[in-house]
Amino acid sequence: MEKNSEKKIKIKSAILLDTDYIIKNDETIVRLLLKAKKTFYLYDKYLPYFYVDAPYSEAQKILALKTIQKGREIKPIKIEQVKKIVKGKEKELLKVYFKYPSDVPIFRELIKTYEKYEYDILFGRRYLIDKGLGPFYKIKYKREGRWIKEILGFEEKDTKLRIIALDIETYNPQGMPRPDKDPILMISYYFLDEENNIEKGEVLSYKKSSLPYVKVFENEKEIIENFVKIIKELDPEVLVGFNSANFDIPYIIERAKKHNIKLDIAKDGTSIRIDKRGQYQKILINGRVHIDLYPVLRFFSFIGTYKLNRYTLETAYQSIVQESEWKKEIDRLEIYKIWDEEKNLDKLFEYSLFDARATLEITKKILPLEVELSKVTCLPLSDTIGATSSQLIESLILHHATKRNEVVPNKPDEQTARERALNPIEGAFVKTPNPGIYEKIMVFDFRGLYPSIIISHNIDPFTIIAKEEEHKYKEGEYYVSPIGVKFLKEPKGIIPYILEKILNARSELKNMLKKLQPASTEYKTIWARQQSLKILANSYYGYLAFARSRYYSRACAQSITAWGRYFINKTIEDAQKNGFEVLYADTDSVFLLLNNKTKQDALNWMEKYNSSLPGTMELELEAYYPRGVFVSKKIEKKEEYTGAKKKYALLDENGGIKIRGFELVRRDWAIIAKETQKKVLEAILKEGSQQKAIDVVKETIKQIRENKVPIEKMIIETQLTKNLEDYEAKSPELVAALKFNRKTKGEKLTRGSIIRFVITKDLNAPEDLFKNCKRLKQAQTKKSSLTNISLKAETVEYAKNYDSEYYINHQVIPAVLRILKELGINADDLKLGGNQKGLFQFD
DNA sequence: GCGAGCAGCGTACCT
DNA sequence: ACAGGTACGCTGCTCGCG
Repeated sequence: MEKNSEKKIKIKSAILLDTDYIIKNDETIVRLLLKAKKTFYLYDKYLPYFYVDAPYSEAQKILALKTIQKGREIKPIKIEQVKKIVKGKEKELLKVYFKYPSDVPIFRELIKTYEKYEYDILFGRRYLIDKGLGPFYKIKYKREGRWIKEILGFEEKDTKLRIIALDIETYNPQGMPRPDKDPILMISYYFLDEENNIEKGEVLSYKKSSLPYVKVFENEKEIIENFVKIIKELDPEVLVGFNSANFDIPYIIERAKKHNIKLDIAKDGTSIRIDKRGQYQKILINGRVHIDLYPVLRFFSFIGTYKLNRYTLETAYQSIVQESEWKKEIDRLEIYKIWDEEKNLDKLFEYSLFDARATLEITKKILPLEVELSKVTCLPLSDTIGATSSQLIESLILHHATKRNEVVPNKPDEQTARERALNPIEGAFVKTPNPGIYEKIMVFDFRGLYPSIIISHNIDPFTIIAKEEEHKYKEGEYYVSPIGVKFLKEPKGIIPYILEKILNARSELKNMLKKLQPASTEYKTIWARQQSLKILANSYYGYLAFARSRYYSRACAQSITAWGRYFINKTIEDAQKNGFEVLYADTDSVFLLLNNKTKQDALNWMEKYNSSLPGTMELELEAYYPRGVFVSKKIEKKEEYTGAKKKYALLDENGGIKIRGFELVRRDWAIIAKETQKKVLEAILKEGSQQKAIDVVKETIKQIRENKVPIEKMIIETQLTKNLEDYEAKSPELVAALKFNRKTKGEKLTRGSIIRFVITKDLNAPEDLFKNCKRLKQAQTKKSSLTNISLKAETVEYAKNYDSEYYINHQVIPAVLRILKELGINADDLKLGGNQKGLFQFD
């Protein structure tokens, strides 16, 4: 920590990394973690408060309220009257101040008759918001004592963070390592300090190796002690691991406790804390940011930034770092044997270091996005990691609301949230396509349909004109949504206000990108920033319709989707009026068939049509596709067919195929079925050859029947979204998971696991397999068990064979028939010799 | 007693 | 714990038939 220097007043600039508070001499002091050349703390006195919607005459009464908690009297220290905007209207509120942040939630309970606001804003963030500060903002401070004096604006310079990636290996004779008994065998790390051009990795262990990067110590105690030493020396701002919040860090904590080692790797010498609230456990290390890549990747996958089929270090590394290289010669369950037998020890060291390096490589890719999200939302980096979309949005709104002198609405109570969730809002329109094979398809879409609807119509919970106030406004002063909700044109609501800022900033950034070299650091930073703005813009509609949102508004959400449906239908009609055949439409896109018209005709129509649209709304060309296929689906309860929505394949001008919805893009179908479906699509779209498609399928069926297809291609992947006891149905994945958990010595499958299983020939499910599944319907007749597919499911680890007939009749044939049916082919044509069909010709 | 049909569960996809 | 719209496999129940 910087020492006091009372005489000199220095001015420096620094970057704000995190914030919290301490209590010193009976005062609450905000503590800011900053990084200039070094990382250090600054302090500022600040008082916690919240608002009460009560007249000033009540101030004395409130001031006199008190309660005793742990022998301490909790009461306000002062009250001010302030003018704020509450739900769109100006109002006088009481601002009630306290000595300690922890007083706020306690005192809040004492006020029952009046509405209270902003009582649940974390104190560190409260400070940042009120000072108009965000992480990575430049702060000029005079070091008069240690107190902050002045805060400047946004720091545009790229901030280099020192990152350490960690991975541990543990002794595991029982399969799962037991932290109370099984020692850590090695701690691997990979460290990056871009500013000083350092990137290095080491393995700390206590068995000999000739490998240069293995540092050999006497025992486990020494490696943990040296691990602590290394962290202190390298002094990283970021500690990262894969599943480290649940495994590596808690394990190190346990083992350190055992050896009486002080794990003081925090910047201020405090110990590591584990926050168990929320879905994912969080690791808190004062002064450093811990990142567990696992939940981070889940989040990015959820919002669509990176799509992963599985969440393992290996798949993440391969798909995010885009390296196919992977050292995977170690079976995790065998680690203790390798350690004991000392045969392939070097391989184990190598494997462990590689894991640390892979973790670092993934971090290099995703950290810029987290950093930019943090800058953009003004949420400290440590809180941005693992934040949900709603938390990101809320942070941004809080900052802007405070600047606009608005008080933010409260979160709903449990009951309200439940009611909202039970009452969904009508969504988008999807047109049923006619199944078939088509040529010359033009696809247009609205970029950011919902954001542009929100901005163009000033949609906000507090621009809505209440029924009883309608007489106050003239026509032309408001927009009327298709469901009849009226939105004032002025003043601008906070939601459209922020959204417009986001979109403007993003288009500026995109212009900047055009002038930059894609390989440059600046490009990557700007790209990450525009990407984080995109993530935010796309989340606003969801936030308005989110049951636990502070700004939930049924009327707004319903109006947005109603306008969405209105505009897409208007587009369809206008295209038809202009002589185009509309094949398909989903939410914000339309698929036109050119037939006798040209591409230029379609572009001309688009331009003309765009001039009729309000505000920033604009239809854009997505792409032209020479050929495409749409398929049919069975109408419920009937032996009839209709076009299937959200399932199509389009051949682009470069020979690439864009596939949506087909089994091919789903992880819960066997690779053999997906592979064959892909070949069929290619034969039909690229070559126009029906015969080739049939031949491919027949050959595949033959191979499966002869057991020539490797079992790896029979794997079906799916996620367990519930605890195993909570399932109400006996699905294949449940059976496979239950069987696996009985047999394995390693990590059990639980909620959230992605399970990989095979349908085998063997019907060997123990009688009491389901004994813990209390919600399951137990009636299980002997007869049905003979045809029961689920009971034959086994995870990859224990599957010894596969049921050829199942894979032929339930996987390959349904997948390919989906497409071939459009050509008049049925299952028998594929299974039997069938009648020879000629080449499918296109004109 | 049996098989077809159907409802409900469950998952993953599309925008 | 940001939304709704959609397809579809599997289980197990119901019901009609004989």
